Amino acid sequence: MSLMRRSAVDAQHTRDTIIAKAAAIASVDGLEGVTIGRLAADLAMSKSGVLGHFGTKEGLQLAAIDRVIADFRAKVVEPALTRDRGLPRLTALCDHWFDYLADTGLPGGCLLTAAAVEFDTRTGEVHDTVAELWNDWRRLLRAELKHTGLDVDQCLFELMALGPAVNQAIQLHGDRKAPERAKRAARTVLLVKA
Amino acid sequence: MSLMRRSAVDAQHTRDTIIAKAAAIASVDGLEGVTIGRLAADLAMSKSGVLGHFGTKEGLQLAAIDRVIADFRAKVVEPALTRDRGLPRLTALCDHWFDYLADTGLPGGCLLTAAAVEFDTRTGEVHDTVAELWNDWRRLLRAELKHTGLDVDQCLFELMALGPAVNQAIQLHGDRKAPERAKRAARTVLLVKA
DNA sequence: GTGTTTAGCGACCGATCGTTCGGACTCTAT
DNA sequence: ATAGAGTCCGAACGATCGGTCGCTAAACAC
Repeated sequence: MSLMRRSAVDAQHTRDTIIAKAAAIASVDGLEGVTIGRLAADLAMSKSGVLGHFGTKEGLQLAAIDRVIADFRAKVVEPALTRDRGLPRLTALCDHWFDYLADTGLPGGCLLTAAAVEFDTRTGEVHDTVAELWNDWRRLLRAELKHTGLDVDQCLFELMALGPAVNQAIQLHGDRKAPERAKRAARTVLLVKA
Repeated sequence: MSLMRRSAVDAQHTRDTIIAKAAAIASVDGLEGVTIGRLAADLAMSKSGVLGHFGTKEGLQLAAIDRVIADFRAKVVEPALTRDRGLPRLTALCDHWFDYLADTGLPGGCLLTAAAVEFDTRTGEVHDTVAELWNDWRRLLRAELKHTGLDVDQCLFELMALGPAVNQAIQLHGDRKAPERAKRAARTVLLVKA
């Protein structure tokens, strides 16, 4: 049974467009800087037309985050799952991570990295979603590190450090070589310390 | 000549109180989340009474940042300048940095680390001030690294990575051992790679 | 055809935003 | 005592915030 009448395709497309624009704005001005009025103006829509798809601003923020998380998984996590567990998968995860940070498709860099800082000490569903994403990422790296014989906690900390570092080096300092430096650092962590 | 009439001490004290509260709010909700109305309510003042000390909201933000930067310099940079140039000073700078991140005196963690992400892709005086602060910090580390014979750019990247990592580990993941891990990582970067 | 469902609009809501202004008040210098 | 400087308040400004409501128009089922 098709529950959607009036051009379900159009509505989904509109929703996708709103989410894409919201993510783009959020990458520059933060998730709290995403405003219904500004979004409506940019998309030549009415405020109610925008908000109708999400109910509340928080719903819109969550939709934008979910979209970016799916993109992150598709570009970073899934390609690496074809590699053997342990060091091969770890290096693949890190390499894809750093490449993603250098080309997120959003004008303000990585939204997930920014959201981690923006919502780290707040409460609510947005914080919970962001915290869960990063805990998942940590669990993923930790599980692979256990196959290496390395100091799991120490290596996990050092690998987790490289992502934010790449983001800051690119966004704040304009260092386009950051991904290469991070890849080299990751190899030092994973190999030299064995 | 004392330019201030009516209780210069009182006015300065009021200004200090406002800045302290603004920094505390900003550490949790971001510098853009600092609101004149909320500030006035928290301090039992009028909005105009608050804003009168700074002229504009941006002036207030800059005053809060300047305060925190001065605190950072006093707690992190200056104590390390007594150490010999090169490795001794570098390890001291990093150790004080990581300890500072674990105890900033603000409820939401390190405001400078958060501001770097919040304003990295924006324009204006706040961005400029934050970018300058971090460029100064990079220049400081770089100057010391030149005395070590290490790969300056690579080591600089790896050391710069550890600060944001400590902040995220503490604020988002509640890892109170993060400063110790960062100190260990810094020693690996500075010694093993020689 | 008729009826139902729904995307999106336009008008509006109370609250809050940053900012301005005039005045009340307090202190200091003369 | 008087004048000036400066702190702070209270009221108000236009703009914008997130959100609600009733409506129209279009697509569907029948």
